[in-house]
Amino acid sequence: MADCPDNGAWSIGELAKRVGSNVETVRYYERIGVMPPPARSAANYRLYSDAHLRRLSFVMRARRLGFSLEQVRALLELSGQASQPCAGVHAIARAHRDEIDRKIADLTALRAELDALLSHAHTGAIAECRIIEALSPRDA
Amino acid sequence: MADCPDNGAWSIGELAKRVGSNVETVRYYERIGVMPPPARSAANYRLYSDAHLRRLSFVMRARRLGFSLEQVRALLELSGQASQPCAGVHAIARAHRDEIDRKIADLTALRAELDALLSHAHTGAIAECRIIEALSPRDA
DNA sequence: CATAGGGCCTGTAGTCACTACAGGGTCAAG
DNA sequence: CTTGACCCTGTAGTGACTACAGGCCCTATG
Repeated sequence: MADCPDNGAWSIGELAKRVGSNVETVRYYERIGVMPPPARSAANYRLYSDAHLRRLSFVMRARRLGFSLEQVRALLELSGQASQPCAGVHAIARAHRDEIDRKIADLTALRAELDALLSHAHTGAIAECRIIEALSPRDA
Repeated sequence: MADCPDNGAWSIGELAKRVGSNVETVRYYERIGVMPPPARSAANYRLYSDAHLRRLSFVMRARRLGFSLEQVRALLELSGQASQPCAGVHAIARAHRDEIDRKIADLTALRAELDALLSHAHTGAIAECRIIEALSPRDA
């Protein structure tokens, strides 16, 4: 931070490349208020500062960890209140982890069902296909 | 099937309740061509037959197993060709299982990262919060 | 017989997190 | 001077629904 005072003035393309997003996403984040509108050049190009870079970087990391944009918004809000206790941040992260756990459990159960279906040979005709049978109503 | 000749005439609400979907979803499936348009009563109400019931039931089962509507469409197509070999059905199911495997792997990795974040105590202020730190850019 | 409630109809818009244009303006290199 | 890469706004599309708005129909009760 010492060697990067708030003096940058990157174009949207440079910014996007630096954080590994793409240009449309950055504009989208501005439109929905996740990113603040930057300064503009004489030709109406967006000019981003270090503060924008930091914020977008934060957003991208959180997104890669699977936080929803709603959660990201909350984390951004909380991260600005440096003197508040960080229990709220933990609560968001815990809720997210619990949801991931639920998804993993669901997918694991689905996988088991699919595996059972797939364990049968697949040499026959559709009329005897176990998968189609399994998907069809029991009494039809 | 012996005791259910194609004689039903259910309303959309009854149909939805029987298969555990809801009314809007059934209409949506008709709009996108996953369900064929049913007969209509004098008052223009949809009247569903046993064939509709069987088809919707098939769709719902496949959806609950996580097949996309595109995959469901393909399965329906294949399931109508009783004399064709069922290798295509297996291919769809295998592709779906492989995708589930990839999702489980991704989520498991995410979970581990979140767990690492959450393993720190959460008694401090935001300024020292490990989660915010971890999300923030390294050099800021 | 009137009316109140539920269910049904069409059509449109909203969700989430982008992505993909269309139709233009700007800028730097050759 | 032209070419091509970049940028702008605004809109529409994705998947799989869900949620109305504004209206019609049917049944049951007072």
